[in-house]
Amino acid sequence: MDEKFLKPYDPEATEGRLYTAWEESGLFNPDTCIAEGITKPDAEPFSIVLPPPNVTGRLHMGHALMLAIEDAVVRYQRMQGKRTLWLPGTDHAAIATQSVVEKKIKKEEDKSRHDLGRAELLKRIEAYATESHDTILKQLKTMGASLDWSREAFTLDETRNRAVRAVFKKMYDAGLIYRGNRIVNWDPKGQTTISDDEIVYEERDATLYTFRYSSDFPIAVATTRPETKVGDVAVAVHPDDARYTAFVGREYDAVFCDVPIHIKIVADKEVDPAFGTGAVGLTPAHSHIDWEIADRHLLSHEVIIINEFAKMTVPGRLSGMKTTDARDAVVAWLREEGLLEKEEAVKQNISTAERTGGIVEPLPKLQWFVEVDRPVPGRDKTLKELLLESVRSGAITILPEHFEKTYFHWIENLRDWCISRQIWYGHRIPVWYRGEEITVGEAPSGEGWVQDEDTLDTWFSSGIWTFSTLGWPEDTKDLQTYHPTNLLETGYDILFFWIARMILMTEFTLGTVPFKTVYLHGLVRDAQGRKMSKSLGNNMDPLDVTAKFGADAARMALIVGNTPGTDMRMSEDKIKGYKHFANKLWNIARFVLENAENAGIASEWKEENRDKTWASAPERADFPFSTSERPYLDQCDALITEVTRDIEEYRLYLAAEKIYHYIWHELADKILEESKPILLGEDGVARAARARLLLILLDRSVRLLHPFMPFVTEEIFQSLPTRDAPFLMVAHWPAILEG
RNA sequence: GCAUCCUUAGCUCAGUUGGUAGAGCAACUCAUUUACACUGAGAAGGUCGCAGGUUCGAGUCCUGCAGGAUGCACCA
Repeated sequence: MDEKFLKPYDPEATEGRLYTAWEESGLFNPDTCIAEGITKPDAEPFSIVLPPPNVTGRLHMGHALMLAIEDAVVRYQRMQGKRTLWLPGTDHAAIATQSVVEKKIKKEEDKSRHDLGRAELLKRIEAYATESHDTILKQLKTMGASLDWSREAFTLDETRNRAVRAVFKKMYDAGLIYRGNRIVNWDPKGQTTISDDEIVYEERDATLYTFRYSSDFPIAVATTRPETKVGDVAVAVHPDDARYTAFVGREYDAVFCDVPIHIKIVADKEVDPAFGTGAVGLTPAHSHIDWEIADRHLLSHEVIIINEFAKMTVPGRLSGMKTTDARDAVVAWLREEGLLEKEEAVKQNISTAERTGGIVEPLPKLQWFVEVDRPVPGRDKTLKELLLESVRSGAITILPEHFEKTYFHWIENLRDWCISRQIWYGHRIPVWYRGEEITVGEAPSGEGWVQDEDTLDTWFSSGIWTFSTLGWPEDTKDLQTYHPTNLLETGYDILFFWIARMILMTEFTLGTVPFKTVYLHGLVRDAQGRKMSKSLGNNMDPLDVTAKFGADAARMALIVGNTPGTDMRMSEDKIKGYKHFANKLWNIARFVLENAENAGIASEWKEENRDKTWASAPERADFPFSTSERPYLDQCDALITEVTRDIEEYRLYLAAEKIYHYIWHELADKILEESKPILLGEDGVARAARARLLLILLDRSVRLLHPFMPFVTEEIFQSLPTRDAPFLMVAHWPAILEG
């Protein structure tokens, strides 16, 4: 028996060494598996593309959970003999990365991006991204992720750049990308547009002011933003509101706080007669809903009164004021004029930008959009309909299932997607202008062309991730083999950001779904159920955890009892329990191997297996068992059947728990204990038979457990006489054996 | 406002199609040169949020209510 079993299992001394051995074998790459005769060339493919971590820092426990789940599935499928590809990569995460680096520069050098200039800022961001990328890779490897590094991708590398330009052109040519002057969410702090999904609502106290535009104006209106009223062009009332029907269609002029305004009374069913006075002052340029109502009544969008810096652009006393100051000034003026009729305290949800915390100002801007309600050429359906259909038809299954409802609900509220951003880090919009001329896709030759200054929303490149990583727009062998991917596994918090957009982009570009199954995991919370965050100081660093307890223990703790879509609580105690489990298994191996040697079984088995290949596992019929041993084999068979089905149906939390329970409380507590008298007995035949049984049960146990605890199982497998492959990682999954 | 989820042992959570309530942790009793103290054996602990309904039978299906969480929208 190997001397290593005489000491307790030491993950720290084992895990790094094994990962290097796996990596050097090249067997993370399915092509190598085929070349070495481990996988059949025509085996069924199985693929997962890693959700690319942002190069904004380091991985957290949520990433560790993602890796634990994906690696378990990938290792299982690989052991099933499939051509298994798990493709790694990282995400440039445009706005997130740029704002991290900008903050850093501001803090350390007190400089803004404009002080540095576009080229210098990009250089700084790239340096930061590289450093962050290296840290992330180290973390991925520490967790034991069996990723094929030969195919590593980055959302902003040359291959992905080309794919982004090609998709943009294809969508533009299809008439689904347009440039338009539309009201967008403008973040004055970050100086960029943001998408609807990047808005975070915060509840604040506000005052609802009721007033008239002038003393002879017939209707009072209510607002929490009096400063915007200098931009009003109309007052809308409900068509059935008897108080106001007489005024509908009339127009009035007034001078409001030094600004001349022209107001038309319109009737629109969107207006809630019960709110405020039942009459809404419409400010089309600075409110989404007003813009839409104005559209219906052919009112002007042109009255712009707030600029990109959230300052007033009107003449008179408000000129140049910040909106917040202007609010006070308008209220003061209303009081002076005796126009203010009522003030009441209300709770208000205010829109803030997720990244900068800036208060979002709706502004009309010339931006690029993806249109979701226009039929896709050749498909006879809109992007929105394709989004619904791909899930409704069952082509994509979302786990847990109830998230499908959430998904549908989101799509029903989906508006055109603003894809241009006024930041510098990211994919520059592939559009060139020369006077009235425009070129889309690739840079044109000739003088005088100027490229669009803006960059694309980072989710535009993330949306094509499943196929850009496989070499599209080239029709590569990888693309043919591994797309659509089998599984997309990620946190439920990016269902809309990412998953929906991948479906949209893939349906448009390839006319297929990007993946067949979506597995959504929950948040990893601390032991008290709080979110992990820097400010609370309750973050767990996966590197610290693995250093202390081993990656196997961390992975197992993340998987057992953690159902998809549900948040989980994590604590060091939980992880410690699975470190103990690794040691338990280690000692089972020690006991079994010791007795196999004593009974003279080990060498006999090695003889038997010398010429075995991947495809021929040790079979029950090969070895003599007494009838008293059959029930143990049947019990193990039942476990294999259940665990296999659980993994196939993505019930990893059950599979892992069942294996754990079997190994500790059946194999160790019962079977080993019951075997002691036989192994110490006089009957040599019985002793040998029992030693063989234990060896088979151990062999099967490490195979079953390998997807969840890859290191300790591999380390034991390397010392097993039943070893029939260079690594457990590429050994066969235990099958139910006849006989 | 619209939608979704949750409520099961002291704690954290399972419970796949309806068929005698489960695990881990904690706590309790006992054992102790044992493959393993990173241990073993044992016992204890639950009107499955509340009220109805369907059924031979409901933790599971339906309706209502209460409490908690989340997402989306709106906030003129």
